[in-house]
Amino acid sequence: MARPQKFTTDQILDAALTAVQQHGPAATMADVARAVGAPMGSMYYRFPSREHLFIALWLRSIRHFHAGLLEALTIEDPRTALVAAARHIPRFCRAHPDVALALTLYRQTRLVQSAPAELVEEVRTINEPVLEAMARACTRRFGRATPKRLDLVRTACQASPYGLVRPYVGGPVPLWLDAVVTVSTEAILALGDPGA
Amino acid sequence: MARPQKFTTDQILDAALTAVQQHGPAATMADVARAVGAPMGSMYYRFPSREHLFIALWLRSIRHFHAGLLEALTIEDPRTALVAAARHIPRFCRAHPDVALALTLYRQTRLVQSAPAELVEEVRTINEPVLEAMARACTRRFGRATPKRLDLVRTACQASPYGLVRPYVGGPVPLWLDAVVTVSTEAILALGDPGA
DNA sequence: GTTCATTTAGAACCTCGCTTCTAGTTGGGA
DNA sequence: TCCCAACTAGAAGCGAGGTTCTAAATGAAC
Repeated sequence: MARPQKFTTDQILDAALTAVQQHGPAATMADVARAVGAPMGSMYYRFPSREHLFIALWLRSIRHFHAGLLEALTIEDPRTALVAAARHIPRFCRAHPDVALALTLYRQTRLVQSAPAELVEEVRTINEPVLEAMARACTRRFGRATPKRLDLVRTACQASPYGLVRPYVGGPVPLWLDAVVTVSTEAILALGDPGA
Repeated sequence: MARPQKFTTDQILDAALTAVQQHGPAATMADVARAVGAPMGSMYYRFPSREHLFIALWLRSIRHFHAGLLEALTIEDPRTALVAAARHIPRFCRAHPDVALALTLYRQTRLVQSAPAELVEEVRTINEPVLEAMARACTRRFGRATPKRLDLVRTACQASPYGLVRPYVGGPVPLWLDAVVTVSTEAILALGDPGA
């Protein structure tokens, strides 16, 4: 009945990725339209505003990024799992520099307050699968997941590795960084051991 | 001969700091003018453009931040010095959350390419004192400062600690983070030891 | 007291980019 | 073949914010 769409939503988001790579976080709707080869107005049939489009890109990038993180956390041995999760971060940024750059478009804490109403819920809960998987690994590793230990695990496996690759995000991520991430994560996790 | 200025340049930059705290990196010239209590036009007698003003704020914030870093690096014992430099980062962010937030306004690598001509030189060389101090500490610690080891020292004493506090920048920085920074920095530095 | 460069002061202007509007196109169903 | 909803297409509108303009005020030097 309806005319088929010339561009899929994913194609538009891919174009947004390109636009961000070329023009940084200030990429315009016109940049996205040019990258996908469609006119400005067409964008607004899929996304009610620029903000919707770029938040959608951010959410898709987060989910892409989380996939490997969640897979690493399914590893049985909790030490191996947590270090694998940490190492996934530089590897992902190396393999998908454009997606990694899109991750820096927003920060969840700010976005929860400023996002359009219909996206707030998704923004608010985007991290939950990973947090739950980390909590499970934390329990297996330390016997019990106190709030303090959970903070430590998140710091060891997310904040630290991400902080280490951040200077390189968007460009080539050196290989020696993986060893740095590993020893840092292990050292931080050791702080949670009962005897520490 | 001339009428004395009602607002010092530092007062304007302080106001810009406030504006960034309140409105984020998209703070406008009007926000700054309101914060200092001056009209829009007056801003342009000190700074030829918005970009000049905000880059000046960034540069001043970096220098403020570097002061403590350089002081830590004067410590004789290189191990102590490097860890002290690392620990300075969360402490600074805790003591000066607004300045820390201003540090996130730009990244040097991008800025070197996009800054107005008359600021490029200062942007390009802003890190040199710290880099030199780190190179000296690196030499004292490892006997010789190979490029690889220098990268490692920068990663251990800058990238890692900064990455660890980044999620908290702008708000309260938890005290337990200092211990995390310490063990992470020590673990990364250990990778540079001859036997490692 | 007069002079005058400098700064304040705020309104006007102008550019840029998001958004909306109107027209034209497409292609499946009746 | 005709219809019509969904989409493409690009131009026009509109607002926000950076920048500029003009006038007035200030206070040190003479």
